[in-house]
Amino acid sequence: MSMYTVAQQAAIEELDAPLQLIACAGSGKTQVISQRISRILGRPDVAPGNIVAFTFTEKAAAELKERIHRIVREEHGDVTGLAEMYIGTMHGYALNLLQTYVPEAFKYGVLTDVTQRLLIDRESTKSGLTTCPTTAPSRPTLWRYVDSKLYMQVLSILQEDQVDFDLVPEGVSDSLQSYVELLTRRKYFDYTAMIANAVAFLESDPDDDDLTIPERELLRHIRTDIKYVVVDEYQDVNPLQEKLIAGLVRWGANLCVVGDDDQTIYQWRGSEVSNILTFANRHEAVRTIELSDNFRSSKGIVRLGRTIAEWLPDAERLPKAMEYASHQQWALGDILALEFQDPDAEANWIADRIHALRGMPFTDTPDASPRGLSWSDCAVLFRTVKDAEPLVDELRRRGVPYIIKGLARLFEAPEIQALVGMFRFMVGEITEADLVGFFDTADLLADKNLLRRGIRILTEGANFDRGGRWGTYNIQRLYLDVLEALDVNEATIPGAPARAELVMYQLGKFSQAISDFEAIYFASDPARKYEAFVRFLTDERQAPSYYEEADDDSGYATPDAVTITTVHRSKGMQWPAVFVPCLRKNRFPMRTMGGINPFHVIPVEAVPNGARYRGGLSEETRLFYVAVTRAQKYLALSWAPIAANQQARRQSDFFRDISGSDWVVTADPGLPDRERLEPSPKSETPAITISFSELKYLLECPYSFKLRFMYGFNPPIHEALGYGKGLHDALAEMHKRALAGDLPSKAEVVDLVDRHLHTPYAYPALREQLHAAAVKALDRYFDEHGEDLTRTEHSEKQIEVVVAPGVTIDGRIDLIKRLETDEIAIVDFKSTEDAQKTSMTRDQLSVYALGYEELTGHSADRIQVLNLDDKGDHLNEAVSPALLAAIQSKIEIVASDIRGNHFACGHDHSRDTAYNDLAWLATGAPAEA
DNA sequence: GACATTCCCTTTTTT
DNA sequence: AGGGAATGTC
Repeated sequence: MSMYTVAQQAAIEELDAPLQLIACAGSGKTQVISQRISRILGRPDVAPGNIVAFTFTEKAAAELKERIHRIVREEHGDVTGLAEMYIGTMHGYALNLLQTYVPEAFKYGVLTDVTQRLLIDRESTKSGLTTCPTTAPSRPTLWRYVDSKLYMQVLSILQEDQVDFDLVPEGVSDSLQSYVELLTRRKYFDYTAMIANAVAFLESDPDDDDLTIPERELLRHIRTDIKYVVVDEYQDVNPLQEKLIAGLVRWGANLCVVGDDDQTIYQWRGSEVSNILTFANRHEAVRTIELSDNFRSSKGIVRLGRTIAEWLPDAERLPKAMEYASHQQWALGDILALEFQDPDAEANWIADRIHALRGMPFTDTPDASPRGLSWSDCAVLFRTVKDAEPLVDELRRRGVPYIIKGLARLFEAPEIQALVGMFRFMVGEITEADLVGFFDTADLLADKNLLRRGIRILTEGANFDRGGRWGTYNIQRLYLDVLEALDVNEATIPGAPARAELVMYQLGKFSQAISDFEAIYFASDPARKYEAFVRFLTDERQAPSYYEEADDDSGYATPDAVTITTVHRSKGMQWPAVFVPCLRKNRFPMRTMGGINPFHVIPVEAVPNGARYRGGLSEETRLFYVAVTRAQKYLALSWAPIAANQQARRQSDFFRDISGSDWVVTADPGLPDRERLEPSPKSETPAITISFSELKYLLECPYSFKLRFMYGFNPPIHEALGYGKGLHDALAEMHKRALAGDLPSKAEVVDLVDRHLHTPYAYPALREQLHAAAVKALDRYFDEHGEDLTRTEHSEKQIEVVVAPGVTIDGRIDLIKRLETDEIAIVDFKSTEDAQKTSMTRDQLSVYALGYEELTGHSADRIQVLNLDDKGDHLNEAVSPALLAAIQSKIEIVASDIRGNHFACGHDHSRDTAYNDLAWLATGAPAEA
């Protein structure tokens, strides 16, 4: 059992007062939160469903979940029902809440950054973009394409901050209103809308007579079920998110917030430090506990970090003093502040140092034996990763493995340029000879003569007068057809297997870019659609600035490679050795930017503390604090002038100030001459969550899983998309109402379909046809199973199966009902008319059975697949221990294959063309080992 | 020292 | 692109 400090123990035991944990870097807060939650679970009358824990990223959620599982398993010996506890992002929670209590919410699609931007530009007037006035001299209103990113920022400030709308120009409010109307009309949630809608419900008055039944039900749920709320990274909460939290605890649920005001680095997207600074004033009888012991870093690092934090004005931070509590020894020469002649010399030294650190003995925990440091123990943190070029060149030259995070330069790759060239050729922007040239450079083809076949397809595709519905001018379809004609797949790509794999990532990401574009532009006039697509691909502000360089870091395993990333992305992580180069003036601290900004649209006075969005010295100081405190032992801060750049010739003030510290040395004494061990990377396996749809591919053909979820290939959009989902959502509402005692009747079928069926890509005739088919299917369901509605036990039941340490499977069971035979059946619906959803397999259903058992502690009796079509086949099987054991071991194998990046597939893909759009690509699967 | 001209341009999560 | 910083000019 691990030992806790007095402060940690106090935090773990404080379950009743509003609790504020000030957790400095490396203070073991995840462990403390997990332990505290385990303790809450041990209380009488507390069920897992009473607890809600928020993190900022899915990754952090997966880690927290894993930690809690481990502790609960150790302490209570049983994790039954843990899936009922919400651990995840606020966005996920809000969406869940809406989907559970507002039936129509199911049909809403979620816009990502890219698709939101595409929508705003495509509907540039209706989105309010080009009607939005500005005070910038250069623009009376915002411009299409040029300012859409800025407009997105404006929209999020208007909706997520405490804006005084009396001070906002009318034209701006009108723009916001048209945008919101556009989203509703097109049935989309953007990231703001999810939370804003949930907040609107949470803030409603329970005594309001106008509330609908679901709204009442939602408030009742919050009031009676939510008893403990935990918010991690509280310093990064923005005003709207703070409202969500307030809404959850308004009836007295216990609130625990955990954060470090010194690590507020996302204020430019709305994080409001005052949330944490004034927490104690805003809640009654707050208990504040400072977790100031740093278990991560050596004394030198801790002291240096503290010095940096103390540069901040007192008024901007909570008083605290980080103390070193680690077993990590500091030695003179561990922390360096070095100046170099030029960036190449700097890069060269970093590469040397990384080499020299290899095999250096290092002890991860007090009781562990030393191991030799390896590549993955080193990280290079940049203020902007665009500065990494000299280092990347150097590492590549030396053959040092590295992964870069945060560099959007996928479109610079010659392979991608060749793909972009195909579409530029189609719209007549380049000639056939140009295209041939691009393909020559890209080296994608095993047989260059095949390019002619590809060009023929492109030429035919570019005939936009060939008739047919607009939907048939499908970009994704064309792309996959061309790859097939060119005979491009993993088996045929020239070069070593590692190169083929990387190229597959690029081809997959391009497929993702097509999906993003086509999600918004599917039904546009073909000629204009292809032109808009080319603009999307070639405009530096659009696709080229969104898609990151392809790499093989899937998130399922940690490769033994040097990490190159931004300080922002390094938050929450640690490495034995950290490098922070490029400490130049104007770069770190970053100079504030000129040009048009959100405050040319929204008056600064209208936004409380609006200045934070623009950033300043304090923000940069906090960022520097984060960078330094990532290091466990070795830290090298450095800079070099760039002669050619006027503004990059001087050192950063940060560098100058740090150089004077007693813990720092300004000349490299070299590493101590100690005996090196065999380098052995820390085998840290990230916690992963596999969704149910992903699992299907893993079980059937691991290589198709890799194609879809790792490389990123997407099948073409089908015009009937949304049919299966609409049916499913209508059924979900029926069952939920049945559970609430509000039995739906057959007379409501048309109404149900009207409300749930959303087929955004269907042409009018198809839409009618799908509508009729849905009505027929529901009618049939009423005829055949209407009686069963009263025997509904659960609808849309969230399940979660931990199949191996750190591997969780997530899913929702359509229906759990009690049969006439009094058995419990797990039911999944199926419709053969549904273009997207392929049949639910027996294996998948067995996983549901596992999940049901983990959730309730009881075994289900049957698994059923219920076909909604008249001539459909059904599946109806008994659940046996043998069935469960079989699936359990099957999943364990699959999970270990993911970890080992082993996605082979033996079956013959050349035969499944008829239903698998990616069949051709799958024929390139490496053979089973 | 005061003013004019030239140079340069970020960070990113959320189903 | 507009504004801050560096450099140029008197």
